[in-house]
Amino acid sequence: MRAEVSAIATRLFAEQGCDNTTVEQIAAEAGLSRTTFFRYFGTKEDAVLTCLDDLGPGLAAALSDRPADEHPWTSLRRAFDVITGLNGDAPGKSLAFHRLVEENPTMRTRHREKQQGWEELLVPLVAARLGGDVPPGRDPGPRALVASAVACLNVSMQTWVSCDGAVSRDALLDRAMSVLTE
Amino acid sequence: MRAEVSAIATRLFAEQGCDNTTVEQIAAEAGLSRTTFFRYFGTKEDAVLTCLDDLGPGLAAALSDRPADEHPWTSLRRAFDVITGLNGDAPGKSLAFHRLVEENPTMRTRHREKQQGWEELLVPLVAARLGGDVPPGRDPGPRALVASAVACLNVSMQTWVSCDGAVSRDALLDRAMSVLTE
DNA sequence: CTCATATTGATACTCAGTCCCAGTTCGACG
DNA sequence: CGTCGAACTGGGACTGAGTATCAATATGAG
Repeated sequence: MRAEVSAIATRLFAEQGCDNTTVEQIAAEAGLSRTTFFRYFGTKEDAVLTCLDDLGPGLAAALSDRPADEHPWTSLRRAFDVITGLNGDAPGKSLAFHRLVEENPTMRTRHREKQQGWEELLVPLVAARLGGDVPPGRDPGPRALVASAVACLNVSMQTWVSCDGAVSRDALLDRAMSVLTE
Repeated sequence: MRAEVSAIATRLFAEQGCDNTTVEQIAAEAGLSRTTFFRYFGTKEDAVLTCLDDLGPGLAAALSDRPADEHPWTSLRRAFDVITGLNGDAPGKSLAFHRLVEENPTMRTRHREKQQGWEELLVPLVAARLGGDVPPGRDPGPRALVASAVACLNVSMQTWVSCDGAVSRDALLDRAMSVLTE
């Protein structure tokens, strides 16, 4: 149901652009009222970004599964396999999605806000590994690690889109994240 | 003139919160019409964020001044001295500003958008240093460096706000940026 | 069958941001 | 001194997102 509306919204956004698509239009095509639409999705963009909802916990789980003595940066890189592997069989789908997200300012903004939620989940895990002689919330370290990793992820996806998927997501993310540790 | 409106907007935002302040209200206090306000500032939040307008070129200049053989990460850290040193004599002013920015989602969003502009200026400079065997736009490396550095900067400022300025901006940024290279 | 609850939709509202048009100021030029 | 034009300003209307209220309808338990 949510998925159906999401699919319609994604199609319309791709066809006409996000800004030229009104909530009214999405609701009409999905056979529900504007009011009901906003009951399901907080904003217009959320309809498209719903597919990311489970990713935060997924990332946290993947990070927890990494060996505790691994360098956090490496663990984060491996946790991101969850993302680089999405639609591995049909990368065109992910490509279209990220094109949609990266090309529209509002969409990118909402996307980054969702990622803020990921950070909240990942930061405590990283903080636990770094060993906390500094009280949490006063040490920017863990959050800096996570935020930078997410930044690298976004840069990778951005590059992936702009080269039309010619280079693999994994290769781009490897490059992005390794340049920081050299 | 712009500065005057900006000061009024900043005061109102701080007093009542950004969301509870309308453009109408700012315009009224500043003695101009709603229409004219939007002629000066693209959005409500821009009125407050105008003070960042010169920072992009400032950062680029600071980065250019660093020795070419210095590690880009170090150069970026040093370029950020331009920012950590703002209002060095009256840090309370910067503290209030960042509190305003970090505590409101919309404001934070606009702030990050402005920083995107910085990135566009800094990425070419970093790319030039890294030596470009890979055609620009296909190598996520330079942008990953810059985006991560900016992420570290933001995390530092966020921490600075949440600890009420108890630790210096420079110390926090040093810590944030060094944790990536260990 | 009935009552309670949840879902829906219609309507109205606020506010941001855009657009167009008319009035004003002000300096250049005759 | 008068006038023309450009730049700035304000008024007002418009679109569209997001919120709140309320009535109508469906659903499910007893």
